[in-house]
Amino acid sequence: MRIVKTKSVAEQMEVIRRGVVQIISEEELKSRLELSIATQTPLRIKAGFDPTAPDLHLGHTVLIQKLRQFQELGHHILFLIGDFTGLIGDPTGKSETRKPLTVEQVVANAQTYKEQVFRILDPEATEVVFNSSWMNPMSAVDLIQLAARHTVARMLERDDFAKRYQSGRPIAIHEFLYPLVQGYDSVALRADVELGGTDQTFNLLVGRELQREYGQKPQCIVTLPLLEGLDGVNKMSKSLGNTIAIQDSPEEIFGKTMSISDPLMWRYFELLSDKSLAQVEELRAGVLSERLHPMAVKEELAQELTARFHGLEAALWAKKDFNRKKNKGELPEEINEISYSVGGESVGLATLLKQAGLVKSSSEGMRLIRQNAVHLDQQLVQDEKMVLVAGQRVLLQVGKRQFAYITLES
RNA sequence: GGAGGGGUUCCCAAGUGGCCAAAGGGAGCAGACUGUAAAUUUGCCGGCUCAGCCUUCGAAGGUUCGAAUCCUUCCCCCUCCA
Repeated sequence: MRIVKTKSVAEQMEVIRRGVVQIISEEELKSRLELSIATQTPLRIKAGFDPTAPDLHLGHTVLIQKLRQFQELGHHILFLIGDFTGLIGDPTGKSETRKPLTVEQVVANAQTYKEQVFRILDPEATEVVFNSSWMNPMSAVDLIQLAARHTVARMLERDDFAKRYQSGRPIAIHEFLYPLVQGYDSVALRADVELGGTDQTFNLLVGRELQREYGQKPQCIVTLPLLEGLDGVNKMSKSLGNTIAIQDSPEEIFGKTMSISDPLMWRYFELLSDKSLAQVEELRAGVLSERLHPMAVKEELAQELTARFHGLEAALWAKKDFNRKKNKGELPEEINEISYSVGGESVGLATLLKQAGLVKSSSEGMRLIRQNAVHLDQQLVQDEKMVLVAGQRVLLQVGKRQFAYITLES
């Protein structure tokens, strides 16, 4: 609240505007900010998160960093865990009915959220709320009354629903409830502003409608771009396995960042870096004019991102480690130690690779050996039926990046 | 309620009795090339005690020497009509 005083509406808007896709509407937001300053009341900023996937990744951080900015401006953050909506599952078209989570799971996931999210947000100024706390007490009658506030036609305006309806794919009735409940959350929380990815625009708008229906001033909406995953095509998502997770190790964050394509790197700079847009432009110009090597620029990005979650020291270390691995033959500084009890006198190498978790199946192990991808004690393995005897410690390498020391016990 | 279409290996999608572990594309993985990038190119891409064997084509039964393919029942999805 102290900080609210220090920043003018214009200054706040400048911070808020950066990197966002859309604000609905700027005018409304400005007048709210004015009121907030005048009354010394922080705005209530809502953002919702799914309770099922507590592995936060950089895609989430685009949103979370925006929350932090609001927080730094002195506003009140409502970090909503959608444990009730989680039972529905946001309609993505993949529409798999979610298995309901137990209360214990939700609590555990919430805990994991906190651990991750408070690397960015200030815990003191963040209120964590669960939508089950107002949804569970609702009766069927209440729910029907809520549902009566919206129409099917309006629901079908949602892009995803419209497409599915057009192309003849199923839409379950309960999927309609998701936007409805998310919207009602805004009513329950009396949100002034709600943040979300651009894919959430429809749901966020429903919140406005419902607030109006319930006699509240409709919330302002701030949408943020969706970050592309490592593949550079799809949005970053755990189920696609193209993420850099907050909880990834420094080496992983660094290495994964280095693996993105050059064009994608600029996108990451834009959405994730703390560098000013001018600075980013300068780097881009440098690369274009071949004054700067793209890899060196990418290393800067990788270092910044790694440092954000692990500190500068770890980032520098990860960088060193990365370059060591890059130079062929050199081993990473830290290699997993695994011990495996053979159970007999010997094991097939392919089976061992599976047991060590380096490959998914021994068939895959066989294949990789055939494809010259497996090294044993730094020697290329060419015999796919190689057998190892108990009582030794070996270094296994699969592909370029996967290493493990394995102690074979009898 | 009526009529029709459909469910194939991660995704899309061929396949209508043996040559099918199942075409093609995508994704993914590996080799070469590179900057552990992209692009390109080659190979792999159900499992296993891997020149052999075992389990897959919505589910369960059945016909057949032999079934993803034929028959029966069941489950699920879609479209149109009401």
